[in-house]
Amino acid sequence: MRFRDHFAAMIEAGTLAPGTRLPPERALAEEFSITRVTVRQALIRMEAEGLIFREQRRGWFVSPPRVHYDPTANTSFTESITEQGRVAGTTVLSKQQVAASKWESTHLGCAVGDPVFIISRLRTVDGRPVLVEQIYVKAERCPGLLDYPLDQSMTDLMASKFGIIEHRAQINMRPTALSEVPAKALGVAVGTPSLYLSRAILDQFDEVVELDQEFWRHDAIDICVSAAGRASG
Amino acid sequence: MRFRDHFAAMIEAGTLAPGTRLPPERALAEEFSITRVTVRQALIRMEAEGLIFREQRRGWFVSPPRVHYDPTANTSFTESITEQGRVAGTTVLSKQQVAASKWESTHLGCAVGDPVFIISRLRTVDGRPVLVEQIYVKAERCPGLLDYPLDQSMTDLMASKFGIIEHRAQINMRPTALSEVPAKALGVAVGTPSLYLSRAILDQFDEVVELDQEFWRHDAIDICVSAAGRASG
DNA sequence: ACCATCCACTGGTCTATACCAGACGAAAAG
DNA sequence: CTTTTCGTCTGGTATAGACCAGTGGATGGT
Repeated sequence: MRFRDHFAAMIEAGTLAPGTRLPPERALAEEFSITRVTVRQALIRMEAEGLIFREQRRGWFVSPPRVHYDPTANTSFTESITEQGRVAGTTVLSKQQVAASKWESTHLGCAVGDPVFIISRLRTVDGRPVLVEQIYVKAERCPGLLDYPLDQSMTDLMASKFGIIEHRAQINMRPTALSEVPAKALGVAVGTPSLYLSRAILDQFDEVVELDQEFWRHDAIDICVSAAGRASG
Repeated sequence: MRFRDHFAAMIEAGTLAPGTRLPPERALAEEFSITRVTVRQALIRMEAEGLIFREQRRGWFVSPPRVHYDPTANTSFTESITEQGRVAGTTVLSKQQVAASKWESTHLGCAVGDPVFIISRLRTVDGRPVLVEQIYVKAERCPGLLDYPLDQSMTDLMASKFGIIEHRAQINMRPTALSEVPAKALGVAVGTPSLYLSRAILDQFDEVVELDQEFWRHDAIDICVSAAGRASG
């Protein structure tokens, strides 16, 4: 598809600056003498490649550079983004107390029905939403947690107010596609590719003290982790 | 889209076993009284979600479970897959010596034009290709490397034959889409979502001794890493 | 000056159809 | 029995058009 190649070349060559808005699909179709369906296939492919992104019914834009993120590091999201010369933002979408379902009880290591806090937050970089996260903690361990300011580092809060210190974390990641709820929060189309990242934080007794689920825009993240020596590979 | 929901429910409920072939797109279109274009959108969406996958012009199939993979761990690909009760396979696609380009020289820490070995391998799980990898090493450090059997653990080989021991690794990951070459090797359509994983292996002098680039099927992998305690998050 | 309303424009979904290209199996040739 | 040929079935790409549903700016009322 020459259309895709044309645009991909322009973007990679830096002719089009990040954030630039592309012409409407109908205009592109006419300009290149192809169907809108075809334009769409090409755009979606470039989206999958991370070159461009869309905002719901607003248009297509050239993607900004990915942010580096080390899920194993000792820096918070905000710190990490700031170090990269960009502006981080956090919004609390919801906070609630629920009775643990089967899923929550097994992942948090508590009984079904136990009180659990669920905090949902949206995080932005340079004003653009890049991930939604859902934080699960056992309510008993953090009384009154929801009354503290929740748009800051959860780990700092847990440590200073409840004496909960992270000892180890088990991190899982996999590419997936966004379902309705996180898609709406990120302001993208349902089914958009994304990266699912979960982090189970354990204390020194190997008890789960916090469970994070993060849904990242697939084009926003570049995960960097450092590993100590291996014996074989 | 009720079509997508119908199938997604069937697959998640386990009604359709992994590896099961779906009816042809045309048959599905007729059965659900929708267009083939629409069927295709739904199928591609389910593919993005990791529920199903396709083989070039052969049909659509229900995805097998993801394999767990720890890029920071002390186990090789084969060991790790075997532990999960599945069968790993490795095929050498190509091996060659080239003069380092700009890209290779900067990533390997050598001069442009220096001799570099490039080994390309395909790795399978239960017979299904899950990743293609490209291994770059400085030729001077591993004389005759290409004459050794290359379908086994590279790190073992490097250690036993050339005394090269991994001290640290820098790993990067990001979701992307497959370009023509790796797509062909994996037997999937160009533009299919994938996970790009690169691993720079450093020795005790922080010199790069090996550079791996892995292109994973996005629906085949579940990355698991373990992190030692953090101070904030 | 502010706010509510409206409407044009955007992408999102869908119908209907056509032809191309590779995979694969059956039939024909050696 | 093996090899080659060939046709059928698969997905892959494309055209042409229609309507729906939020966004956001212009418009007009207060």
